[in-house]
Amino acid sequence: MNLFSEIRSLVLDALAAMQAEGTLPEGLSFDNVAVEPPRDAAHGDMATNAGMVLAKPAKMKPRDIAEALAAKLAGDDRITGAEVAGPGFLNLRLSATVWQGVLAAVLDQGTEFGKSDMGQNRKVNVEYVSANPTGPLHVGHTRGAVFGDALASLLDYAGYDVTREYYINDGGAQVDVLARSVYLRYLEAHGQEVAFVDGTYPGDYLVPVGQALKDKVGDAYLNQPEDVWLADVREYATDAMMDLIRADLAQLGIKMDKFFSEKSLYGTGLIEAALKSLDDKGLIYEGVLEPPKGKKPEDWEPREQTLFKSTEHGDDVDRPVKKSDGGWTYFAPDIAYHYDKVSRGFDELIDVFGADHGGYVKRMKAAVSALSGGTVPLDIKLTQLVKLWKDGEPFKMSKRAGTFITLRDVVDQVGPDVTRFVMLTRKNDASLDFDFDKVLEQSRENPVFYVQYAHARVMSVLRRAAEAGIAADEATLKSADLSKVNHEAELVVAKKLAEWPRLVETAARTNEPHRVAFYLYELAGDFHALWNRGNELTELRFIQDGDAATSQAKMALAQSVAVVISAGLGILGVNPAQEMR
RNA sequence: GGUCCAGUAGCUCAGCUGGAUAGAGUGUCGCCCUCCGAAGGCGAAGGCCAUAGGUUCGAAUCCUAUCUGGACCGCCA
Repeated sequence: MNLFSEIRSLVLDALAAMQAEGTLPEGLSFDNVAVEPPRDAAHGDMATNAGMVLAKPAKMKPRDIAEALAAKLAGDDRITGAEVAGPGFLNLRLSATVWQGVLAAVLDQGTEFGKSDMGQNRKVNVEYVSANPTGPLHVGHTRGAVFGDALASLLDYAGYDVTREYYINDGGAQVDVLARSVYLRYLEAHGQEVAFVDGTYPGDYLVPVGQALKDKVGDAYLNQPEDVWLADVREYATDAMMDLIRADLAQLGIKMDKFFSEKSLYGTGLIEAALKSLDDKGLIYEGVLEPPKGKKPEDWEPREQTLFKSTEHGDDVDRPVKKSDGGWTYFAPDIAYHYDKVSRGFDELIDVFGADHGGYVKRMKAAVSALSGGTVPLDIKLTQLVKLWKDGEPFKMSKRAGTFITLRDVVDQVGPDVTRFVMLTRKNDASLDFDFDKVLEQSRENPVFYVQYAHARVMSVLRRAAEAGIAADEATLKSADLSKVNHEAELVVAKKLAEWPRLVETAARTNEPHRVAFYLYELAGDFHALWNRGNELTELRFIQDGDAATSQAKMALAQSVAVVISAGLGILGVNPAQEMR
């Protein structure tokens, strides 16, 4: 149930009726007619811009249209006030019954309240994390992981058919580096002294992998040339790394629907097929690229390569798909991978990348545009850097990995719920400060705490009611007499709840899950404010001694808040707190 | 040289497919808080929305240019 679209259709009906009467000319488009909450609550509950939007095409004055519309709407018993204001806004006031109806809907639908069908079950693929299988996930990956996962949940909630996917970069030279590094650990496990030169991964996390390799193959690879063991160790090591990464993701409660291996694109004709598809469109040619302007690489020299004419699809320069030695560039399997996604019938694609892949956006969009003939939109969301702070200073060292802070370093310290919520308290394209001390602070400054505290307070009220002998179970609250929830301070909260379905649609349309986090903070703020007013105005307290009916009505409001917080936290992947400790 | 992102209150940041007097937290100042629901509450001050043009009935939001900061820029993934 979305109250805003309900009122909007009420407005549209009225406009149509005005046309039928001749008050408005025929042939107007109502597409731009919006019904929104005004910024200033003094302006009423909802405002429509119909007068201003229609003034020009109707050749009428905005305020005249608004006046006529007001007269039409006044007949509806949900509308208690309709006044023209400003340049031609029509401000509407809704009856308390409407807001009480919102509470009833929340209690009736539970966390389904706010679900939308805007997705129309369209198939959308969200690719995220996709970290190289060469080590544990670090903080940067963590942000992408949380963002992508929340986005996927959000789209699911908004009615899309979502697939969560991870692209394993197991085809490139970095996997050879991994294999050699593991081989060194293998030698180490056999008691040999080894040196980690440049171009190998020195992290401790490979020690157990080397040991396990020894347990598996014994001394079979000792004193053997690389071509004997490399292929096998590659396979063994990437499997081990993916186990590690899966475990890291599991710590955050993230479960992928599909892991797609880059390696599976080689030798199977998939890359060739993808490029042929582009070639058939005349988008592949042999050529030489201009050198990059500005700072020129020292060793730059012109080379003939196989190029993709990405400029035809919005890119700035054409991109090489084959190296001068004839091997594929990294871009080639990426094209093939997205070709595969398009072939699997997705209606929309979303890639979540780290900010360092920003230079990749245009060519990837160009590729998908070319491959799908412009029918499949690709949205690429970049997550900016995370800066870690501890004791007021930048926090950079990791004991575990040696060089970077891992996902585990973070989750072990603050837990998965805090990690996830905090990572979503900034929009994805702004960098984020993660302060280990602040995220655990119990104050209004800390949104995680503040939202959790609101939920815990509701739970606490329900528990105390039960102790006081007032039934507060779900069925009782559902049948409570909601007309007793009529104080302005209480209706403010109900109005906030009414915005939830609309917020879900906005957040889903823009692919911005952080909006959910901010909304929950606002909702929690409104709830806490109501709670605090109970200090002075005892009639606003949720439990009214000796008056079960009123208590139950007020608790129904509290319960509604808890339900929407649960739904929102569910999208963010955070568990609501039953009590604070 | 180019591409992308950011620039909003002292600080950290929101700002809903363009809407009315631009919001929140924090900080500052004032008041309240021995108890009845205070891991606080109420109120005030604080803004040329980086700058200059443009589009529009209307711009923080869209377009153009400029400035500042960050990321990236053929064989690495």
